[in-house]
Amino acid sequence: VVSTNKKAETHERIVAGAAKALRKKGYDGVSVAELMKDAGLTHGGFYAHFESREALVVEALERASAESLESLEKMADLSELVEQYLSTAHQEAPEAGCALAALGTETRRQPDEVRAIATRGAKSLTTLVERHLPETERETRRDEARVIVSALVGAMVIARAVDSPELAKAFRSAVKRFATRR
Amino acid sequence: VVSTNKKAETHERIVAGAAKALRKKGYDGVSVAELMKDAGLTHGGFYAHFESREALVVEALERASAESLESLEKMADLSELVEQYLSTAHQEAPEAGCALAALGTETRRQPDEVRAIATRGAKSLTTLVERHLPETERETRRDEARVIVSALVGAMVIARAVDSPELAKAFRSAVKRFATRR
DNA sequence: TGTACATCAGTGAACGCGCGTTCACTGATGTAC
DNA sequence: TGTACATCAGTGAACGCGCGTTCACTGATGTAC
Repeated sequence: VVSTNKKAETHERIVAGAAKALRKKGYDGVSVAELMKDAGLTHGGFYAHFESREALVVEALERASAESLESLEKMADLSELVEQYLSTAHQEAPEAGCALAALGTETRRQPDEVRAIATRGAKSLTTLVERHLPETERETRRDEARVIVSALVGAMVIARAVDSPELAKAFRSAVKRFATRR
Repeated sequence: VVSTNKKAETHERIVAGAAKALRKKGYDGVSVAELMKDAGLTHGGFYAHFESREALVVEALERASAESLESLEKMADLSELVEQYLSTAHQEAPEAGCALAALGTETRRQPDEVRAIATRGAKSLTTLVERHLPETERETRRDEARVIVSALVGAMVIARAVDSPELAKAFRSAVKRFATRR
């Protein structure tokens, strides 16, 4: 029996790599062989750790979602959160950023378990933003938070899709001013 | 020589099918064989019409982008445009809707030519929204349009990603109220 | 402490499959006379 | 108007490739005595 620690460490390495690769290359963008190679292993050993590729995708998305939310949880106020979310660094490093902004449009075609994680992620991000909103909003705080979350996600999706850094920045800046205007 | 019309009609059938399939299944979601079958042909004939799969993707995205913008151009005012964009019908039929909201997060990984089309699409949608904005905005009209476009795209991406129709509707409704509040 | 055995994480060849692309062909249609 | 020929859109078998998954195996490590 190999030490439990060693197996857990390998498992962790695979999941961590997959959480990054998923956001960088999409749900269909990484092969089992590639993932195992990144973890320093050969592809055959994969099934000692996961029942199937899909099982890893579920675990990796959960990891990616938690990771990116954790870093936003630390923000002291809304403008700090918005600043980080709409930063050039976030735009350029989808593999370390918001799962929704990285995988949003592909999620619709994924199995239920994956969509459930995305749903929880969207709710958590909304709650996170809502906490920073003052009571005196025209709309309810939750709905206001939904508008801000939509604008944040939309701006990042557009910023990454277009081929002009200037246009990308224009979208991010406009939304930044809007979200921190209160 | 087969009549020029017949060839053009076939070409058109392939492009139209691809424009829909692309938005429904993603850039990597449709095979040449599937596309040709949908057009009532066998896969081998594909190269009588396109230099490569990628050439078709370019043509199909151009079509998809133009199509979805055309229908938004007809809208009489901002609230009509927003209403249509954030409708349940649009959410449920990505294959006939906004290319940015359907393919946004996958576009980053596509070749330059594809990203160029997405860039033009984002600009056009912004201009379309800007036209409906009054002069008396706190920000410039263009930046205000960018915020609205971001919120529209983001809300649709989130609405389609989550597995709860109620949550989807909550995002769409919140953004609808925001975008038509002026 | 030293030896024999059991376990199982990880190896790497092999599988069936669908992919984009190529190519020799066919047969309907347009053109020339 | 009728016949012979040229064109080329479309057919379908074949290619090399990477995919997810399976499986017989190996060898390092933990356990029993």
